[in-house]
Amino acid sequence: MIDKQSPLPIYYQIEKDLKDRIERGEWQEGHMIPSEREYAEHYNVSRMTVRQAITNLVNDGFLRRQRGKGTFVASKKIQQKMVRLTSFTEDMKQRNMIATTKVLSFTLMKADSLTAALFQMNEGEEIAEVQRMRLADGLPMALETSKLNLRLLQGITEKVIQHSLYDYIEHTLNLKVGAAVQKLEASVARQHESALLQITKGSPVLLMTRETKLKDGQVFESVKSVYRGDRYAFVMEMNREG
Amino acid sequence: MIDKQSPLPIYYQIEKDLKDRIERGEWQEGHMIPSEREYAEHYNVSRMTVRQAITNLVNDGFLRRQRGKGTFVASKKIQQKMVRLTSFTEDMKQRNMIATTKVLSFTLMKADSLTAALFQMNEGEEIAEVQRMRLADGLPMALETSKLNLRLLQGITEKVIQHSLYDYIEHTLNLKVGAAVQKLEASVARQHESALLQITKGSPVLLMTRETKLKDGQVFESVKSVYRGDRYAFVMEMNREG
DNA sequence: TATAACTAGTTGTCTAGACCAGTTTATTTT
DNA sequence: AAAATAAACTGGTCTAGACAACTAGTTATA
Repeated sequence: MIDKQSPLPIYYQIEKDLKDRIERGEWQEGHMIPSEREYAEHYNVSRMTVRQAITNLVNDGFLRRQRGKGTFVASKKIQQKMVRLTSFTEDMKQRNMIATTKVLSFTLMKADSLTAALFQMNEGEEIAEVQRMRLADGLPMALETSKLNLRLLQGITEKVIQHSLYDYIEHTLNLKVGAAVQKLEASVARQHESALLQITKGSPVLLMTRETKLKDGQVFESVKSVYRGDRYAFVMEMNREG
Repeated sequence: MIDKQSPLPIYYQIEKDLKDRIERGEWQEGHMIPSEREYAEHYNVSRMTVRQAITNLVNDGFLRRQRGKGTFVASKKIQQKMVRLTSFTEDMKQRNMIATTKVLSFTLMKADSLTAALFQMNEGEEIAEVQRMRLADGLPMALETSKLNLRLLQGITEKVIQHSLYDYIEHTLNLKVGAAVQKLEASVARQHESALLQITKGSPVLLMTRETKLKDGQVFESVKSVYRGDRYAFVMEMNREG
């Protein structure tokens, strides 16, 4: 389960292992997970390393610690009370659908004035544009065009995009993803969109644009997505006086 | 500065010390703070303890780490604005538009099975249905149909609806509005909708459905709205991992 | 019987190192 | 002068312990 030779840090592997068990439902809400010592002994790693993994999950709201008692799976309600910023893959997973992505293009280009302003760079500076087709259970769901801030996301390649951009940002570049401003509106499919999404021209589509920032406020991506109106609805849970 | 005899943990004292310096402006945005080793030696504590303090501040968005370079004061903390649950009136006010509402109908009717299940009442029990036209700056913006739970909202009349439902709930009935689950999807205007919204049949519209609960979890209203796709976009700000 | 003490478990804090992986600067070599 | 190398820094990960603080159950005591 834990591979000490892996380039992935041990704490990260443990974190993933625990998260998986929670998300698979192996451990339900309120279940007490193995103690830090137990876990450390079992996998023959230091307790501090196990602690690092658990601390991250506590910060993410998956676990809850109680001194003297143990560490427990947190209640789902608390996690879902706020609108979380999720990737397409996470989003589909919640809907019990298998998400796949086809990278249609990866282009290096010069920033237009709007994008430059958003990314706080000079017009004409190099950015990356990625076009992706998002599929759920193998069916076309959305067409996504992302502009990436190469000042912040150094070393981005098509390979990285095909794996997971967010993993790369948070784990390889060690940047913290922060807030995002998202806009949803209704429209109708244009010619080339309808062809790719396999719908007829003029069918309803959901246009989503999102600007995602790092914890420090810098915008690192600007995404425009076209979702099939017949297959996708955006569900959120909100609080009054958050 | 650091008191090892204090009942307050050392990492907590360090955390406070660093935070104070940032908040007092002693260290400006982008300023590189002392390295972990430097700090540890200076206060004669372990590097891991200093790290714990810094890690917390990084998670809180005060600091930003860069491997090989150093730890820096992050740019001003972005306001962690949660998605607030807002009424149409509040919503329009944010957009600097004047919101008006025309009540088209107010009907007492029997709950169908779906609504009864949602409101946790018996099928055929009495509920209210309100149809409203929402206008912004005098132009039709949305068509809204609300079902109200009369078990919870006693004394609801057309007069109340014309004033403010939320005021009545929170101030007259003294109930606390809690979370809501909202769904957004794209569609096209049907015949009667297009007529009322003054758009052509088949124009893109944004369908919103919302179920609003009290703090105790009981659902008190179920709303279906049809927004003009050319005039309305839904904007939200979200956070990743709370 | 009630209470106090003990015990074995948990997480919380902390140490004094180690090595790895990037970045920058100084030095040496070409 | 330019390029390659080395050294000196940074944060990232990890170890193998230690003791404190707290919880829950058991045992001994008043």
